[in-house]
Amino acid sequence: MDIVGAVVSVELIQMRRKGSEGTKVARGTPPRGTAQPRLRADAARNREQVLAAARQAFRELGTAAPLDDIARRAGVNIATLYRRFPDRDALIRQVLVDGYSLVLEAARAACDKAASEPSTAIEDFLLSQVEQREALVLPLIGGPVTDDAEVLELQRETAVVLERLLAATRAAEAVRPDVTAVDLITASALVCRPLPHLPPSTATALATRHIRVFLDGLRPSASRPLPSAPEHEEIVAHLRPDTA
Amino acid sequence: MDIVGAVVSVELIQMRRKGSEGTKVARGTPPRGTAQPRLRADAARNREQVLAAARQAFRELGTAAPLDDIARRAGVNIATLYRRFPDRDALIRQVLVDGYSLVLEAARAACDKAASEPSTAIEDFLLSQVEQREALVLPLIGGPVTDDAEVLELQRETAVVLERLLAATRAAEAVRPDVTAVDLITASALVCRPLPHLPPSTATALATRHIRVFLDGLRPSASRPLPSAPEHEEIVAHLRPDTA
Amino acid sequence: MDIVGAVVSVELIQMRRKGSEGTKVARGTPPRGTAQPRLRADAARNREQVLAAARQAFRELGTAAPLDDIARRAGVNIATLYRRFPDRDALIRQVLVDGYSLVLEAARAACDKAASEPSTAIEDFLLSQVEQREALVLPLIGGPVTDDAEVLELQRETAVVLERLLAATRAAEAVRPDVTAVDLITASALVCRPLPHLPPSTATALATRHIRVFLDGLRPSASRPLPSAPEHEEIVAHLRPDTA
Amino acid sequence: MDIVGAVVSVELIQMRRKGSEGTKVARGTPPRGTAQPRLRADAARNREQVLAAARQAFRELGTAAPLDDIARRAGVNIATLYRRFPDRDALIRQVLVDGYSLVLEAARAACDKAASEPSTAIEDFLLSQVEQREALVLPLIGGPVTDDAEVLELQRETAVVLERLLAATRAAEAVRPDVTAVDLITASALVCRPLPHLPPSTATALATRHIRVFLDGLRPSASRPLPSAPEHEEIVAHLRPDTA
DNA sequence: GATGAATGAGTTTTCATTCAT
DNA sequence: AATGAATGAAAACTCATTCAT
Repeated sequence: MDIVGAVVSVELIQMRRKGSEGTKVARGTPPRGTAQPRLRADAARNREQVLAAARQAFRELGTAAPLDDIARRAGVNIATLYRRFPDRDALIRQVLVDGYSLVLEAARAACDKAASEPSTAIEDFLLSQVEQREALVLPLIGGPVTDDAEVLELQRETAVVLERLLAATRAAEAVRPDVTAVDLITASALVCRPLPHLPPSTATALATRHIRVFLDGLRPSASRPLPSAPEHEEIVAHLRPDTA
Repeated sequence: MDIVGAVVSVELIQMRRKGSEGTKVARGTPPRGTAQPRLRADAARNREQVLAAARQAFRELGTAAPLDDIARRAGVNIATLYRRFPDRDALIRQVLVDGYSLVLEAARAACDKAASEPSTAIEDFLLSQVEQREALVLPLIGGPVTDDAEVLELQRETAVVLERLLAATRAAEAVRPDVTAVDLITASALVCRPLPHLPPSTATALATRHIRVFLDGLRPSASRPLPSAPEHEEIVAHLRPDTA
Repeated sequence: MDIVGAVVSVELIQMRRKGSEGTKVARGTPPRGTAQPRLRADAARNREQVLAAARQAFRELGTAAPLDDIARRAGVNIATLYRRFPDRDALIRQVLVDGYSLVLEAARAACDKAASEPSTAIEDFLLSQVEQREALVLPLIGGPVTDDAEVLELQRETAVVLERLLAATRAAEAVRPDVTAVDLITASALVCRPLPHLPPSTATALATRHIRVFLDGLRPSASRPLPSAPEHEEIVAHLRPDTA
Repeated sequence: MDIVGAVVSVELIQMRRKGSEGTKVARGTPPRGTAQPRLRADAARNREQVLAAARQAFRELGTAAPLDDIARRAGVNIATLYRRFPDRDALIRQVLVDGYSLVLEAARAACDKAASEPSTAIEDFLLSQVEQREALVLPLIGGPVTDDAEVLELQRETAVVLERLLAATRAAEAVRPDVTAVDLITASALVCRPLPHLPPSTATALATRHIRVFLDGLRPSASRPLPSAPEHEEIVAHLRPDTA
């Protein structure tokens, strides 16, 4: 998925979160979660460019990437970046929210399909993660923030949806029974990490092969029992700054 | 420092962190690739502390981590760090060399066992990678160096050893035939990445479960054919600065 | 805005803050020294709010206070501030003119009373200064401008009026003879300075007690001779930028 | 008092606070309150130069004075300033502590003399404040910090000492009975404020005359009753940030 | 060999000012 | 007339690096 595509899909999700289910894509839709005076068209465009640039820079350089580098990539002045995101944390937080929103979106889509086609629901989910890995920037290196309320809520909701997906798949005996939602999230997180110094296509090819093997390992026939799984809540409990 | 030496010194640290005082190694092993006057005992200790601190900081903050932060973690003065590593690149390079040395070491150990116990050789290798994930720091974010001759040689040699391992395993029909050394290296790289904000034990538990499923997916019974594999040389060709 | 106009507008604000809705003044008095088209009602209101906010900010933060902070306090957009005051100096200048106008106003009122009640004229003047200390902002910290012609004229006129007041009071033997107009201005200047971190009422209480003691010291009976007084002209001579 | 003099007297006080009562002046005495590795001689010199420059700049420009301006005045690099004072607040705080230390020092000296010469004790105190007004920078404009524990303690101790001084003076009937320690502190605070745009000698002359009149107002013969006094504790209670 | 200190060169952040709506 | 937005320039702050002890 190219950057533009990523941006669009993020906007889509955000529209849905506000309940405006309808009309495909509308440029200039106000992108904030909290109700705010609608951004002017040019400002909204700048904001998305900054986020796209931030995603790219964070992948390449970590979350310590110079902000003026990000502004330069976005083609805006550094002060414009600051106008939208009062500090680095706010920017990181929004990138995280967007990323987790995409994950939730994919989980929901896969879950919806699970009823009719349980055998491919998980595959759909994980491969979609690989596809949009550039936009995820999920487990950000050095990200000082993940205790954002919105992020935590997205994570929780994602886990719920994935458990539902797993339930349907298990019922169809299309997945080994000892795999949990946390395992699927872990797989997403690992596979979306940048593999620096590789061109995107190669990195994606490697990630795809990895997920393919992992998917084969998920089939019931493969079942060699797994070690015990950490509960999702145990993990979420740690999702706050400075815990590692 | 020769390769073995590097590995040993990393292991030493690991052992020390766990309280098991090592005995088998001569203190003061010359630490550079080029022959150098043996370091004084305290100097050698400082050097290892700096490397350990650097590994930790790089994992948490990326390779742009402030050098004086690293010095502080190591409990030494910044000037002492500079005495050992003339610049950031030298430090990154040594961390990489140490990390890749550990990978090669593990590959060799597993390969040696492959003759007698082909069914567990791959498992041994991948699980050992999970175990030492904290020390690997393999695909460093923002690392400007990977074209270090020593690193490239280690990577090449590792690929050779792993192919040998795979050959033995394939011969025993203990692995699907379409998996390559590159897939094993990819799995190592993905699984060793830090999952920030999680305590190490939880992160390792998640990584272990992931690798377990992956291992199950590696078994011949699982085989659903994989997409085509990038050649190892194609990958190595990109392992130089600024290729993205 | 002429001098009377300036004074009036400040008084208006003061009155409004106290809830006593003034009646005696025409809205929309032209606000600049040079004749200008009468401001629209809302524009005039904005202008006064900016000046009030500037007084407050200058007292708290000095004259280097951020202009957008002032705009925020005034509840207007920064660009609106700029429409009225082309630069920081213009704003400072107006605050000074307003402040010195109030001083002159008070001096004139006290002087008028001096003929009939010489014993309380000085007291009236100094206590009125304490009362309106929040509006004076007289000796602005870091103010780059005091060589404004209007300000200098106000200062000169004030000195003249106060000397006249002193003459009447001296004639009635109601003040020690060695006190000059400069001493009264100094007392005003000192006592109007903010005492940061104190609530206004406490600060005013302290200032009032101080002036009360000072007033007692002004009585002829107290007279222990003072050191020589700097001439007013000597002081005015320094009232220009960058003299320290 | 010139800057060098001010520096010396500050050092004196600080030595005393640590109990090392003795030997007049020792350059290079470690200047920090909390026990710290003694500063190297050149570093200590730099530190005092920074503080002297800060006092000057704060008087001229308020506490928002550019830090690199202060560094320039002190003849050190901005990073050297930051090495000693991690942020603007730390610098302001130290200037305050130094200032209040000087006040306490003067209060103590005057109090010591009060037993033998009660008639001049208050005069000694207030005139010493005028003399060292350049070093006091007492009620800093826009100073965001005054809730520093050390500052509060100094203020409290000063009030105690001044009450003792007043008790002795009252016993000798050398002061009106309704004046309190708070009034003396207020007088110090008012009189030390910079009068910008005036050369120091003129400003000091004006301040001296003001204090002379005030002193005359303090004599028992002058007594016209004062309005009620705020308690010192009431004032100290407000000495924290953002209270005005 | 190790360290405290200093500094030049960034990077981050804020602010004054202008422009387009 | 008022405002949201953008920006260049400045100030705050950090960091890599060197020097003297």
